[in-house]
Amino acid sequence: MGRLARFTNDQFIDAAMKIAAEEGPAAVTVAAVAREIGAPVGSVYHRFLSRDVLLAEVWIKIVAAFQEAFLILLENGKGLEAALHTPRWVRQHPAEARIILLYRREELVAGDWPADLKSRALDLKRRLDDGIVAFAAAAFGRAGREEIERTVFALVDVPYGAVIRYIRQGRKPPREIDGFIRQTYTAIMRAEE
Amino acid sequence: MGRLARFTNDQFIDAAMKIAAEEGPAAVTVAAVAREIGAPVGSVYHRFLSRDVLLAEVWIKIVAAFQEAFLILLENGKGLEAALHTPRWVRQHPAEARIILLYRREELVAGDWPADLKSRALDLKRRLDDGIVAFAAAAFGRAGREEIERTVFALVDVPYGAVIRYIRQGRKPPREIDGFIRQTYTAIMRAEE
DNA sequence: GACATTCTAGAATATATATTCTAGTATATA
DNA sequence: TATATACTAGAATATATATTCTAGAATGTC
Repeated sequence: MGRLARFTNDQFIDAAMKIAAEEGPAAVTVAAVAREIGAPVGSVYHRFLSRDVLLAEVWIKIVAAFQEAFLILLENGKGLEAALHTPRWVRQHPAEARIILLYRREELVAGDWPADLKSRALDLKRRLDDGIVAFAAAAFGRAGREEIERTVFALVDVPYGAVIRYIRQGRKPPREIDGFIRQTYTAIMRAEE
Repeated sequence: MGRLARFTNDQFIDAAMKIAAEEGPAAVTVAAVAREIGAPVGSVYHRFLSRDVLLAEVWIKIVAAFQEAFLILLENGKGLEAALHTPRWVRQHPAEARIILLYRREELVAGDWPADLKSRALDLKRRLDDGIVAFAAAAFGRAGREEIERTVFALVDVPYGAVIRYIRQGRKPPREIDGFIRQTYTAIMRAEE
């Protein structure tokens, strides 16, 4: 079996996540990640092909967690709850929220993604798109361009806009914005819920 | 008087702006800026203390231009027009919009700003804040925390959220979003205009 | 208990890029 | 036309960091 590992993959991923959240992606050097858990830099490369691959794992892990809950709400027709999922999730997971909402994917992972990670990311994206289209179809009776744009605005763009300013300031989004998101949702989706 | 300059400050600023918009801040190396206009790298340092200072100039130049028009609308009580200024400006100035809306200030300018640039940036920020508070006071009869949050949401956060997804994709924001922003503005500000 | 295997260790290397430095060049002014 | 000045030129330097490499240590299996 060989020597027992002192460190796990997830330890490296979580260390990178922590540093990225606290000091930004540029501070996530291979040396810093290793230092964070007391490992040698060589061990990073033993587990990950490159720094980029490590950070891509960070990205996918967070996006998958965020999106899963969002999609479940959507599938159950709970559009307003889905819109409110963003501020709630940001309050509960400030570090993760910083990473995927404050930084662009390309800022975190500069180079190309390896094929397997790329297909996992694409799969996430596809499931999100599908979920939104299905919800738009259910909400409006049809899902043409206009209905889809409208739905994305209410479910994604507005909650994101409401939250991002606070994330930049390192503050938790205050309660009021849930009310603003709700009012917007009602006006845009012409829904009462 | 000395030798006539082959290049102007603005040529360097515009070159940096172009590269940042097209390839992102990381591509704005001193060598790339110099190459863009056929200047030697030394000339960059003849005019700017550092790469950071050059990029800070880029930032301030764009923010000032964007904000000026926004504030004039606000001062004239045209809240809805101010909210719609964002998508309109993004359509007219796609390169500038990319730089100040897609990238964070710290991503463009990594280090500390020199005192004079810092105070110019602070001044811009203050004038924006003051304009918004004044507008909130006029719109609601008072400008407490809730009224200010509500106003920023309708005037800043929602337009930003509506626009940013298209900027990421390198597309012009479609016309529909102006309608969404208008509906949101009406619902949130309880205004007809 | 020898060996293949899996991992830790961290020094050495490669590379990219900001910045500095030394020379040289063109212009206005006297 | 001599000179100070303001700039161009780009090679040399410094630094940071990803990646590679060689050595060594711990574990299960035969």
